[in-house]
Amino acid sequence: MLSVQYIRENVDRVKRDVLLRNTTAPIDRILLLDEDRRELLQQVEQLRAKRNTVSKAIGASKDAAEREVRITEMRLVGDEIDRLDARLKKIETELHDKLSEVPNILDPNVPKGPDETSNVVVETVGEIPHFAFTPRPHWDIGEIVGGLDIARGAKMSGSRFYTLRGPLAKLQRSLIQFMLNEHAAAGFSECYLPYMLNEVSLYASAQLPKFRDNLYRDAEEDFYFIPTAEVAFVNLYRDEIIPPGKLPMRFVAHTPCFRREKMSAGRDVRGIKRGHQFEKVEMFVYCEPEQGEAEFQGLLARARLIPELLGLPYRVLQLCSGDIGFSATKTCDIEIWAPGQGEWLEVSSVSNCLDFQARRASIRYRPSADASTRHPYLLNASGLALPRTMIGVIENYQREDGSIDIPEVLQPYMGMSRIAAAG
RNA sequence: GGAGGGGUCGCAUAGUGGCCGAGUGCGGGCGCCUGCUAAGCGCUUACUGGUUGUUAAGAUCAGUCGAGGGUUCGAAUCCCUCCCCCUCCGCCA
Repeated sequence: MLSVQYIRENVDRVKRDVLLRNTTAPIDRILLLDEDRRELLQQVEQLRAKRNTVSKAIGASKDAAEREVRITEMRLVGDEIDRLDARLKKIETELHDKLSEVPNILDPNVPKGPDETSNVVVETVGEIPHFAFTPRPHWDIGEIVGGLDIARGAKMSGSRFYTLRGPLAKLQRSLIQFMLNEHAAAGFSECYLPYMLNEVSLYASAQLPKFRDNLYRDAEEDFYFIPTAEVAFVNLYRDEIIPPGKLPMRFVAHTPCFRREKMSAGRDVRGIKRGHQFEKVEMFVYCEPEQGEAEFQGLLARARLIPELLGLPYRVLQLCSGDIGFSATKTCDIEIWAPGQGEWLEVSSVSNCLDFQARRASIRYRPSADASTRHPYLLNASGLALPRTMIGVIENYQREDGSIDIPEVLQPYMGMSRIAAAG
């Protein structure tokens, strides 16, 4: 979230960015509440100060009558404090709620536009392959090579579930290993993370309250299934002060992700493009504000490296103001080409969230031993989402008979160079 | 699931209603002393919010002893609820 001080001092910018995001936020209400809060706070604190000094005097006093008078007097003061405090608490609760509805400010270079149609293609890399035959979508190829079993996934769990078996299951595992190894070799520290987090954690990472509809949760206990590893990474250092000399910290993890996809009902229902459960390799960076832009570029370069090494045609998009996520100040997407479906598939989002998440999660760091604390910048990037990378490999490397060539970098992991059509 | 023990400043500990404006040790910072990788001495040491101040240094007030409520003129201390950690037993991969 933004600090109320920041909003107070930059009203015009905050309001403009909210408009550019094509959304709304109760800025005027926040300013009003802030003013009320400070006024009330002063009153309460003055009364408390009075009570503190008088109470101390009561303790020191030997005159019983004198004490009685003052105790009675302070009883009234106490009642007044309770009254004001109740009002103050109500205001603070609403202020906090309203503040958590305000999205991050936008990077000034973000292209303006109301929705995804205004996203800007920054760069397209690799040749879009031409096939001597009509390329098949991955679900057809999955059927030919065997191992992509959508019907049995649906039987077990309903729509948007599937099973992978045999070489296709191994292909996913190989891709995960390959990605983790690539990022770890570049100095990203590999993590194993909880897949279920408590409610406080989801508030801290701004999934709640706004995106409750997209989350699965345990009915009996305080557990939410992570929609992305980002949630866990943000909470890794929640309520902590990171000591000097630790930043930047760069992490990578493979986790499953769980999403209800209520907003996408009826979209992308074929194949494995959009499931309720999918695997993702995620990178995450904690850094000093001054390092933010360099880390962003670093993450983008790392994310691009994967389709590059896999030999998949891809493009880099800069998201426009209307399409950027709530917490991010700017975001670049990476999309790979899926010739069977004939569309670009988002496989990564690279975002700089500035100190927005850190403030909300109360994460601070100490630049040096005698310096006061600051909020670090938090950045995240998929590296990459597995099902769509699978689609990319399957559809780009398909042959006319439905078999799939294995990209060279994956062959050591797969122990084969081709997934043959089933007999 | 059962029984017991515990959560105090970066760490370790003291603290059973006012002398706690949270002590002490270690660690950290600054300085001093000392010809020598040592030791010693002095000062200092968190966070949040408000007011004031030039967007400064600072000053000042309030709050924070796991969290939230309660009792009281006054709570680290008493009461209630919850959370987390540890030990043993049971169950289990």
